[in-house]
Amino acid sequence: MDLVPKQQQSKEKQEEEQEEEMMMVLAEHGDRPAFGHGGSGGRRSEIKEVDFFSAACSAAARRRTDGEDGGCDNTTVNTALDLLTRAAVATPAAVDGGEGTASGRDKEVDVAAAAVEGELRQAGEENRRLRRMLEELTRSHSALYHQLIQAQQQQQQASAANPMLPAATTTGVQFMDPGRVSPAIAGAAAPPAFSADRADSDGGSGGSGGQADQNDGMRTPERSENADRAAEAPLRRARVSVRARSEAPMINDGCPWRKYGQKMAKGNPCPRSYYRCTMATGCPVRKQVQRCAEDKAVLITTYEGTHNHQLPAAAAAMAKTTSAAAAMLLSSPAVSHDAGTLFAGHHVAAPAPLFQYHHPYASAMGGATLSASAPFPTITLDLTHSPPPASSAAAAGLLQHYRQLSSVPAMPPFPMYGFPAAAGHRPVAPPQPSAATLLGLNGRNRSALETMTAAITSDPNFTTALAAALSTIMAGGAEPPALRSGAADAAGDGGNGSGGTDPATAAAAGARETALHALLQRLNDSRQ
DNA sequence: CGACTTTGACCTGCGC
DNA sequence: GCGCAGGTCAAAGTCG
Repeated sequence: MDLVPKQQQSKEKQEEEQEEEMMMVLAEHGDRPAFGHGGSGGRRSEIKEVDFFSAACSAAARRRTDGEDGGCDNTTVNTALDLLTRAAVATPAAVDGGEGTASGRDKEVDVAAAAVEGELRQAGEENRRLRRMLEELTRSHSALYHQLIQAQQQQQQASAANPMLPAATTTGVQFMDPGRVSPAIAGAAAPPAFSADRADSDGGSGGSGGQADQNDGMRTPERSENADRAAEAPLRRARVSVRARSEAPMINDGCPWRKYGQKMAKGNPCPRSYYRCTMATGCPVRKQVQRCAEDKAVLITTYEGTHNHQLPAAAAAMAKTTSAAAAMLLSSPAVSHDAGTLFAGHHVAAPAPLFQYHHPYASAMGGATLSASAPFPTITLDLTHSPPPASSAAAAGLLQHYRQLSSVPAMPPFPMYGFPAAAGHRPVAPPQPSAATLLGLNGRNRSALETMTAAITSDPNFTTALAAALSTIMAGGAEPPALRSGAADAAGDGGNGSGGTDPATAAAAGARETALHALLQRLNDSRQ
């Protein structure tokens, strides 16, 4: 066992403290019924919501607390990415609960401690592998991110030169706004109608009103806008649907919503409610909430559009998840015919081939499906399944997805390589860790993947948090290397670009780390 | 009284 | 062209 310098140990302690702070921040957001509901005493506070984020955090916190109180220190060993180093430090005494072994302790305890030590060593190795994977991932993301920025700059220049092109504004907007992804990224063939929500969210900037308004003098400007949007809708409007098991009438995603309608949908005895984001005037984001007809315990929340304002940390994570998913859908027509033919068996609209390609990953994050039948392409994140053991057929099927994935040539397996890619703008082949390398699809790693899959998908709260964290890494992180060994960095390293010390950014970084730490912990939990 | 929800009417797209 | 269904609007109602 290697000895770990004290510096590193204190750094790890710092890390843990910062994680706790981050959880408190997230829980604080989550504990409110909804953002901004406290104020003047409207009835908003009556809305009961499932709080993905606080639940995820509290679960993680609970695990941490258990580890401390219950004297089961081996759990704390696994909660950080520095698993290896922690494992290396762990002594049998520490494993026994940190109380120090009593002088008369049984040999059984020693045996058990040795066994745990062995497991820790194994976990350390796995952690090292995971870390390598994540480093590769973040490296690739960084490269891709820069390409995207370049493309956006090109687009901005182009739109400055030619006002007819949709503007690629970046003010106050999430990074991966599907409605704002420049056509260069989202697909060179994307028609101007691609900016469906853009006109609304930008306060109707530009000449969107000109064409349709003159059709009908009776229409109010708002109606005109709606009509315009409706006309454009079938072309390009992605939706992200989240299925979660909940008794509460609504999930808390960190945003304030105002209900603007309710409708009975055909084939479902439960009404569908329509909400609009009220955090900023003119925010185009809407969501629909409905209970599943088959299982009324399942709450289906469908998001549409992208926020045109800053979001609280908790909301940002969810928003980026949905935004990234939507971006996947919206950017996918750029996939070349070659890529499309890979999935010739799937008769789906243009977005589908790429998404089919991504599907296994989405599945790993809780189960995702794509609906291409609706006028709007919709991605569904299903968090309701409590998956059978990893050895089951379902898990095998999931793994089969991965294996097929790994056999597809010239198509890197990570969504981050694919979704912003466009014809002619496809990123240079990523720094080529093979699919098998990235996914660890051989030998013991494969079983690790199975375990990980089961662990990830067994907890909706965790799944959401992880999905949000990964999506943030993939789609939104202004600071690509989301996983850094020092949490002090995450707290604010005066980072480059858009606000490294921004609390929301720091909180998001914390959420990412927390989720990934939880992943590692779960990985180990499930191995025991 | 202001903020929010409810609910019927209206608009639009789509299939027959 | 007609009817249906989804989505949205806005007046009325409700609540603190």
